[in-house]
Amino acid sequence: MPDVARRAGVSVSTVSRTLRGLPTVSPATRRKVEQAARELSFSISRSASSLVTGRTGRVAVMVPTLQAWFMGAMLSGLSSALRAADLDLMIYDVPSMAERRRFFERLPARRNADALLVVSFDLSREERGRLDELGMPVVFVSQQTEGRAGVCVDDVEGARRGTQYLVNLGHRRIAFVQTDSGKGFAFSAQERVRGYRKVLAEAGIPVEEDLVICGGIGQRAGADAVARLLTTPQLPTAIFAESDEVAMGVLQALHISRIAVPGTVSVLGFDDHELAELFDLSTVAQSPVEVGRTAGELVRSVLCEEDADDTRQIVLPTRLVLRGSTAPPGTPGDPGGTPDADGLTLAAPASGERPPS
Amino acid sequence: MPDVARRAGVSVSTVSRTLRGLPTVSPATRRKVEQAARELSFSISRSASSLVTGRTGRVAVMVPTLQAWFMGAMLSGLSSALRAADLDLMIYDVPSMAERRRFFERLPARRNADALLVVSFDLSREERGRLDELGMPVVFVSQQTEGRAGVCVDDVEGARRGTQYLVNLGHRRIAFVQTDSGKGFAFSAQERVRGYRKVLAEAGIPVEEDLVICGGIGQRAGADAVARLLTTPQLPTAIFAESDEVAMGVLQALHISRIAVPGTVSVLGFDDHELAELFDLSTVAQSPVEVGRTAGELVRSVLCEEDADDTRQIVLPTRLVLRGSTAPPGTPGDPGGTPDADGLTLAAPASGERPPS
DNA sequence: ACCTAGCTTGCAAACGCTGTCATCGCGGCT
DNA sequence: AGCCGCGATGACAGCGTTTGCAAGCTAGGT
Repeated sequence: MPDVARRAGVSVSTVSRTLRGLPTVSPATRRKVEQAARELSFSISRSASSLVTGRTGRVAVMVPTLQAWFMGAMLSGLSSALRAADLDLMIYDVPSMAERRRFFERLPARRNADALLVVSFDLSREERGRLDELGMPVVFVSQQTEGRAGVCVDDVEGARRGTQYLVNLGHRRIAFVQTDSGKGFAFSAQERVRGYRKVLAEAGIPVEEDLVICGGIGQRAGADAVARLLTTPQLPTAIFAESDEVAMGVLQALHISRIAVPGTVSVLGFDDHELAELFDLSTVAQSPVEVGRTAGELVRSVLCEEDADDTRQIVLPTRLVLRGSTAPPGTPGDPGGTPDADGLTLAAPASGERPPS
Repeated sequence: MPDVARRAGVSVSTVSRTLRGLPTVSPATRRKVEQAARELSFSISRSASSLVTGRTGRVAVMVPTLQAWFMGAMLSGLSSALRAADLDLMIYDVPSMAERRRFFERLPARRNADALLVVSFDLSREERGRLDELGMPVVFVSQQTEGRAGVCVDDVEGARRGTQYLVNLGHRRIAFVQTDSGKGFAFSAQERVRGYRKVLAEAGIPVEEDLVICGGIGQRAGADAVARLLTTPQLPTAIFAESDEVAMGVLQALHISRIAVPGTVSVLGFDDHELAELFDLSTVAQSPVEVGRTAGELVRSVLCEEDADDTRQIVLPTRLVLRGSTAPPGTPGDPGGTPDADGLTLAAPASGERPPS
């Protein structure tokens, strides 16, 4: 910065003011400084400025994994919102319990970011306590926490609608398949079962616990669940999978056993994964990109607007996407006219359906 | 830090030394300081220390998208390697050309990270020049650049082996399907066509340019390509897709037209996407997690070992994964015994096949 | 001609840490 | 006893910014 000042023939203060866009710089000076900065391709040291301002210009996000469709899309939306606010994005990937302990013990984000986003963790009381001691704004994503700022999808309502849809189609024996996400992760799965149970209760359908299946991860959970269902006296007429990934596993397993979808069993997913269309899978759609974008904007408002409400909870809606994997129970053959009862009818893509990213 | 010093009854220098684990601190003092730090739950300001040491403890990575299977897995491996080296990860998502210009103009990573990883960009001469001016180590991922440190997968060799495999099965008319990744992205696609062309040349098979198809993005590219192929006088007997995602689009389109896979057309993918197994798709496997991990270690060595070779190029191998979507041309029905010729036979998952993450 | 207000600019003191140098005490050597 | 060396500690000068304060300049009013 002294170099730029020398080259522009002004003081460092003026350079600083110019570069930060303060209004107290004359147009002529501004031009000189900007040109000098460009010629030296100067870029400011955030370390130095944060030392004095106390703000780092960085936002940290803690995620349980990076290898998931949801995370990629969410981070994409988040990064775009943060970029607009001129904030950098730092990622703390905390894939295991050991890493997690380490994270909460050392709190590495402590003075290295202006805010922390916590995504899809089901935190213990102690962990939440540590975050409070952190002394920086924390925003929760994909998990609702009383009185804390957060953004999430309305999982309960989504699961409700999905279940209600199946009930309205005439289904009475509806299985719900969850992944065994393990201790402390994927909070939203629990919300989704809740929505499922609510609708059944309202409709006066007793919840058969044999039909609420939990186990395995990803597609495997779906396949395993079908295996389990096939060992019970009576197959359900519909399977609601916690996520599209699980639903794909379900479809795969049903296909292997030559069980017609939706002829014998309807399958409903949750997410609207980019491949759901390929599987012609009906699903409850959410938009993780939107979740990320919203979280980014919430962070910005918490950081920049002093009067911001630090405990705002934003709940994003879901919408039901109807495809070919669901039908009233006992529907024979394929309503579409193609004699394909193997549950993997692949429809031509309906264009223009994706949310803008 | 002065607070800690006061509480421990020592000077700030001693606190600094203790906290950095320097050996010139007596055990007694060390204990006192550590306890004081714990009681105040003190954590050091990297801004301040980087200001004097010149090192930020951060690595920046520039990616063209976050919504891709490859990126998620690569970043996962990268973050794990960086965590081991006690380096933080910063992400610059540069999804559009406008963002890209902005990135190269401002070089925001400039003094805010110790090194920059550039992933899957096909840079212009000017852009490369800007990176040189950057004055920090740059490591290229998924793109080979003469004389620059980099990690990538052996795309040419992978495509070679894949093509050779198809040739060895007896195929002579082999289509290659690429995505229209646009200017400046996804360098590896070009390498893959190169491998394909090489093998055909060596085998004395003339490359029919009608069979090298480029257009669309993701699965769409695959679907569009099939549509195009179906309008030519003679269908190829095999389709080699640039990526599994494209291959899934290909499978979908073939399925719609009721063209048997591998009966009429064999389909080979590239990547070993987590869903490839579900589609029973033969594919040339790469391990993006490994790519990321290796890149992370390369960065660490460049940063920490003074004698490190800054221009090391690491090329990771691929391996062919055989599943049910490929067979010799004209293979009737389904060799597995199930009368399923629709190209979407879903095999039971072969367990224990994934590379460790 | 003088005063004042308002706009620009420069000076210098932080910010929290690291690293160099000096200091101190202590044991072993001559 | 005196000297040397070494391990442990403290004092202090930066590192590159921001920011409050003071100073300079210009223009407009009296």
